[in-house]
Amino acid sequence: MTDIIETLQNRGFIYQTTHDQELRDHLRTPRTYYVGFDPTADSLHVGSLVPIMAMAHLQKAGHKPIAIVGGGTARVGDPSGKTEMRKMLTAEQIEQNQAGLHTQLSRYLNLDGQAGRLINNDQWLLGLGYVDFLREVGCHFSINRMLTAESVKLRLETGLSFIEFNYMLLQAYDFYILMRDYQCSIQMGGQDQWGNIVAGIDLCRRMGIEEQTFGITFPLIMNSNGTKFGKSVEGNVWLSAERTSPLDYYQFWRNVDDTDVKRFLLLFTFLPESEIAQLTADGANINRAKEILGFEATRLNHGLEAAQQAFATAVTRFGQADPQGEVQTSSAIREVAIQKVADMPEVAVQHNELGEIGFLQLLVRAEFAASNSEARRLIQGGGVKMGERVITDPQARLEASDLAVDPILRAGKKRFKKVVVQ
RNA sequence: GGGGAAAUUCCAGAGUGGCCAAAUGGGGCAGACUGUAAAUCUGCUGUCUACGACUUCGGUGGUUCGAAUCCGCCUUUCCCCA
Repeated sequence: MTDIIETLQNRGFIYQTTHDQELRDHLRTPRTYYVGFDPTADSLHVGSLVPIMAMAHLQKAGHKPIAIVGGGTARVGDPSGKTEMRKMLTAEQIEQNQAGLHTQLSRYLNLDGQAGRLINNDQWLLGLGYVDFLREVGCHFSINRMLTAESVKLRLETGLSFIEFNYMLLQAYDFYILMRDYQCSIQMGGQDQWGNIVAGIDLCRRMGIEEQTFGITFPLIMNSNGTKFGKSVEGNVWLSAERTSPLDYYQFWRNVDDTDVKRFLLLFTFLPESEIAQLTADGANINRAKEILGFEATRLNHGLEAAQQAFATAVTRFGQADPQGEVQTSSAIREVAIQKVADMPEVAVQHNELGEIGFLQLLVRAEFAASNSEARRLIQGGGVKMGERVITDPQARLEASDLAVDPILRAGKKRFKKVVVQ
């Protein structure tokens, strides 16, 4: 078995680990590991992709993933990495969200119950009696130590409620149960989870688990210009196609900073390290590398067909970085037949609206502007085009002649929709 | 339990009776330059049937010709003392 830690490290997944050498030895035989996901929304976003991809790598290497969807802990709310208390969710909301998360995780991981599984920590957290919990678990925690944890210290500035303060105990308890009942010996999470993970390892030992347990944290992914990762024109980039269309998803990856391409290819695709090194060796193929990043990331999340369509659509709009296919890659992007699959987002108008409907209204309908005022500003700023014609007059209406040649409505350079008459 | 302070437009944060749709910064959007990149420069950034009108400054009720600004009550948050 190859050293999977080595692979993860080379690809940029590892921020910290406990017991580095022992962990490597530990992973020479098949093990079970887990990551917790908060069901605070019905979809994950690209920020969660780091743990998901890490889990997928480990599963490929023969280990067994457990995804904990924190039904129990979501009712409490993890204070780590947040500056404010999170709003509480109702049981129904959490349940709905869990279903969504399961579908999305299943695209990257085999969670059939054998090779891997999804577990809700409701089953052991909700039945806990307060007094019993305090006696069994609470007595192993030192307030003095908890107060020194980075995640807690940060919150002492702004305030921390008791319920949030307890989050660490619950997560540690999760780890203990998973180790005890599922032989899950490794917990992974974002770097802000370090304190919680270490607390879990400690608890396992104090509760009498003989075997060593381990922790791995992932780095917080930032864009290289220091801004938050995972934002686009439309806001958060989600994994669900309803919230972020495959085309927008592709565009998000296609538009990352030059300096982020290599790092993101390593983290968010399964292309071999050597190939990624070649692709990004000099700046010459940077745009092809971005196309491949977009294509591969979209393929993983939305499937091959959606990736082909997204790529083809983008190409018909913006052109192609490597039309001759000169750049070597193992990606299936090589086989995309552009003409056939292009898939244009559309905005519909009725027959009788031609010559009637103003561009202000059309822009709002296409969701390029949230209000008439915003649409007006967009036009006044010179950002609206119908075909090749720049719209300058906010009063202008959509005429039948506009649709004859090039029926594409554009807002800025990157947003476009085809106007179709119904 | 007692005392003090604060709540402003996406965020941070000015404004303390009319000149306030509300400074400044960040973010966002658009334009120029480019490579669907970055950096830089410029404009915009409450809503509308738009050179005018309307609604915003935690909630509510007052004072006033006129309030984000003054007063009462309520809610929330923070700080100090116990």
